[in-house]
Amino acid sequence: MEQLLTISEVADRSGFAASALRYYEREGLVQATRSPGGQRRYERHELRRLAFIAAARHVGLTLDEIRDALSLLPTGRNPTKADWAKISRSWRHRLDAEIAALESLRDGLDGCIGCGCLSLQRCRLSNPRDVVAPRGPGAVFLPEPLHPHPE
Amino acid sequence: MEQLLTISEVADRSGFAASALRYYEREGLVQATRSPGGQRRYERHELRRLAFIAAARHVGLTLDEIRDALSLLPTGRNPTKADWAKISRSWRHRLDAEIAALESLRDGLDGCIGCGCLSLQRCRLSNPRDVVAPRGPGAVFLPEPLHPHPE
DNA sequence: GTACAACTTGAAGTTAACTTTAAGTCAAGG
DNA sequence: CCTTGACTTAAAGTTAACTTCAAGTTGTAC
Repeated sequence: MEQLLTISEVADRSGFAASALRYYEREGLVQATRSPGGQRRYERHELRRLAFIAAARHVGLTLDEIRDALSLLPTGRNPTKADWAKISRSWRHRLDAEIAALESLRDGLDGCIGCGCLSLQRCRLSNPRDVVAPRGPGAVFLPEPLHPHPE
Repeated sequence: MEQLLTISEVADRSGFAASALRYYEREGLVQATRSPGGQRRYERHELRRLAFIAAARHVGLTLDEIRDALSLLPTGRNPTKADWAKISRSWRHRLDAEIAALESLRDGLDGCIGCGCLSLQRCRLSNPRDVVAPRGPGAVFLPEPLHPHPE
């Protein structure tokens, strides 16, 4: 019993605008079959995909990153727990780093920044994982930012 | 003894491109005095401001938010520990929420998403702080996203 | 069978946060 | 003084992630 959803039903349930759903389809993040007249019809499991996209977008991951992650899921059959776990492994590192950076910023607001060390090289905030060491004076920042941050 | 820095010195030490520094000045995030010939000269404390901007940008805060936060600092005199603490109070809430969301996403990748509950309303990931309750079926997302996420 | 909302497409518009370009001006060494 | 690299501005270009628009088509309720 495959109950198909229209684009406005999916929009309501996922929280995304219909225009965003069409965009995501063009970008290959979600799929939809078509009615005889050519209108989009979504299978229910696309809602889970969209909830995942929303959560990932919310924390700042780009659509490119999300598409890459979703490509680890099987096409055709319904994703299993093991399939989602693959995505977990592919992101855990970055999420851990991002959480550490946020905690540093939060705690730094009471400590590190207050103490004035922000301009120093060894500060936890500007160099939270002691990855970058010898690069001249001044603040040195996180390698591989999770958020796009061109410089 | 006020040692003033040129734009390329500040660029090297802060990690920002010179074009970004000029942009930040137009946007009112940093200030610079001028040489007799009209070139920018930065005071050293601008480096701390820039380190703060970099850390905040890295975790996804917008320049508008950062400018608002920096406006809590005094103009003219050097910011004290108490001044930075004001910024801490203004952001703590959002940073806590963001950290919670990231942890939910990270942990959800091993648990919540794997179990398939992502499409359910009461899921921690789609509703991490039980703030939004009665809004129809389907996934409901975080109020006031930290990252810009138009919908 | 006829309204009318919901849907379709392609193309153009939007916003943030910069970067690039063009055409010139400043600063410092020799 | 002259050269050369660093600097200036204003304006236009860039990218991601969408939204809006225009013009037409579909689905359904009466």
